[in-house]
Amino acid sequence: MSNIRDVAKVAGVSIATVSRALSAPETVSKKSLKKVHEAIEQVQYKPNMLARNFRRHRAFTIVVLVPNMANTFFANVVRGIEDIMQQHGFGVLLGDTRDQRKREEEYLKLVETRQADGVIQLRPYLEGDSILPKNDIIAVNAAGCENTPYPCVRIDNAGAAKTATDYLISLGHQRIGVITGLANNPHTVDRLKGYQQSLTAAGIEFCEDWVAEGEFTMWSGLNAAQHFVRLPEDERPTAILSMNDEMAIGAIKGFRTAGINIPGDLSIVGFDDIEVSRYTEPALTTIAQPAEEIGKAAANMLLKLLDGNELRNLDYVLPYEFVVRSSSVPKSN
Amino acid sequence: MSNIRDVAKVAGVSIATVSRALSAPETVSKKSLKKVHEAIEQVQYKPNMLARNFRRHRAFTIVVLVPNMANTFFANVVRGIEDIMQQHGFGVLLGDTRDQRKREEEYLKLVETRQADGVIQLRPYLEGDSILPKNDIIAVNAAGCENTPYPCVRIDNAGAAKTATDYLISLGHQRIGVITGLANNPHTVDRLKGYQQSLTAAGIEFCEDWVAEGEFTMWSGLNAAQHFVRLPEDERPTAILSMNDEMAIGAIKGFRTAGINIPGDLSIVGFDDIEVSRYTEPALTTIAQPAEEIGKAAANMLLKLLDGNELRNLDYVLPYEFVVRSSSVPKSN
DNA sequence: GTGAAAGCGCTAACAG
DNA sequence: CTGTTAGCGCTTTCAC
Repeated sequence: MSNIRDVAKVAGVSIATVSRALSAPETVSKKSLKKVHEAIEQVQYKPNMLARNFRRHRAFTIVVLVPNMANTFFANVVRGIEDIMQQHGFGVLLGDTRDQRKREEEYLKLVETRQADGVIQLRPYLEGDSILPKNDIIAVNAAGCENTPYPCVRIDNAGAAKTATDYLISLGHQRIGVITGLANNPHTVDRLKGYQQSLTAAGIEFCEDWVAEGEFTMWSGLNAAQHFVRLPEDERPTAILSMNDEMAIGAIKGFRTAGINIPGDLSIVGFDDIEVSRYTEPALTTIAQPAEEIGKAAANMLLKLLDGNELRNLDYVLPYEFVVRSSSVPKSN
Repeated sequence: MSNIRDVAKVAGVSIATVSRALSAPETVSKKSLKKVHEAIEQVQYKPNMLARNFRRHRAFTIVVLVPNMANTFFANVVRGIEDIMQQHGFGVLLGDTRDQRKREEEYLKLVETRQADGVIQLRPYLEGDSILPKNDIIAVNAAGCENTPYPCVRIDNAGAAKTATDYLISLGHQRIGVITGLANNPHTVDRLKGYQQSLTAAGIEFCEDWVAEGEFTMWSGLNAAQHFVRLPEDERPTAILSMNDEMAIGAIKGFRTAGINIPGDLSIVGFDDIEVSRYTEPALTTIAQPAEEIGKAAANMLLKLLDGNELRNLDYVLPYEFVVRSSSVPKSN
């Protein structure tokens, strides 16, 4: 394995010139540049990034903390992050935390020990249960919630949930159920707020029985459906807002298994607009989050921070879109 | 930011002792060890991994090349990889190549420039269109195909496709269609082989019209369905093998839109067993690949290679499972 | 069991 | 525009 010294020797220049030829070619004469490139070719030189990064005190790597990479929405956010980072010469270390705090801490150590320059967190901030923000750690939150105490890019979760609920009400539904994530999850909190605002605005009284707690998985959506199935038919919601598409998909399965027709007997609206939601039967009405854009914006924010710049906006809110498909219909009779 | 020298000074020992206390504690006296740990605490020392890795000529990082992270199957393989790597103190750099050769090359440079020690490739090997194997690059292929010229962990794709087709034949189906990936994709080739073996064994003549080319996306599955819909009804397959679940899901949508009832009019079998396949309507009969296990096995192989060990088995074949659900039924009348 | 010292391969003043 | 030189923070001989 050849090094910068070998190149310098063959090219007949100093190692400084070789170094400059690579990282600041404009400061080197055409002639030297040519010699250096020929020498590089000849000795098959590949710069040792381990050495370069060490010397520069930068890893040119970030780590992304994601609760579950198998979740399509998260995967798409990560793709956006990676795309931007790649363009800027940064690597992205994957930190699939599987919702375990210990793993989050483990991955954060990469930043503390300089293996990574910064971190993008995909888990929403929760007071008392967050490893971020932290001193000396440059971080941004992606797809998070209101009132995140460090730079954050997100959508208006409450507003989106209100939009979806308003729509169901406009369809004539009065008994509107909701499938949430875990009760203390900030996404649950924000979206529940929007749901309740909508109910209040329409003069509908909130009912505990209309809330089924899930955990953002298909499986938990199916369980949530069973909760509603158990209610007497005249108290059962005629429409349901699910706080993500996975749970909506699970719920549809659960309702159908119980002989409840979707959307004939019950309308359902999801959240996220993952790809498969266009293909389910019925196709899912849902809130479309711009997953990749969220990732890209978060990456750009982090890059600015890493360059030592101040951020103009610490809470960057991207627009969502409400997509009507066939899982929601006017209340029958 | 404190360094090893600060620790040594406070502890009253040499920097060599501090270094040893951290990487080979058994060679240091209890007394020194205690002093060192107290000093570390006092000056808040975090070892600089950039320096350590540079000095050790190892990045303790690998890169994983994945065609598309938004594909649930790939995501699960990556999760398996990451889990093992994490346990062994290695980071995993994400290389979502989006099926672009240029991006593959870009990411491979990380290995050549020592930012990563090795690579796991999730795209199957294709002669004449592969950046691997490559001299001086330690690599293993995960979820690949037969005859991969470097270490590989996979399932028996041909066997699995044959199993699925045999099953459809046993259900009385004679006209059996297949939705493939791109024609030159090795997975397409291997699985098509199994499909044809099954047909031959049953004395059914292969028919060109029964093959629709997709590209492993839901969208392309939907298009493939339209190809079959265009065939005269008495020549149309009564059962279809889709080379992955995504295309099967797209195809179901396509058939249903055309008024074809699944599984009443047409049985369909998928491949991979991604999570959502349990929740579709009808639930998908499919070949279950042990995605995480494949990832873990590939990671363990790479780790062995990185430690300079020889591999006992260069083609590690894991078992698949055939999962019967409701998308496949006996041929009607 | 411990310390002194020599670098790993590169970058970045600094002087010319 | 170019070369000399002093390290970055750590590991690892080699003596003692």
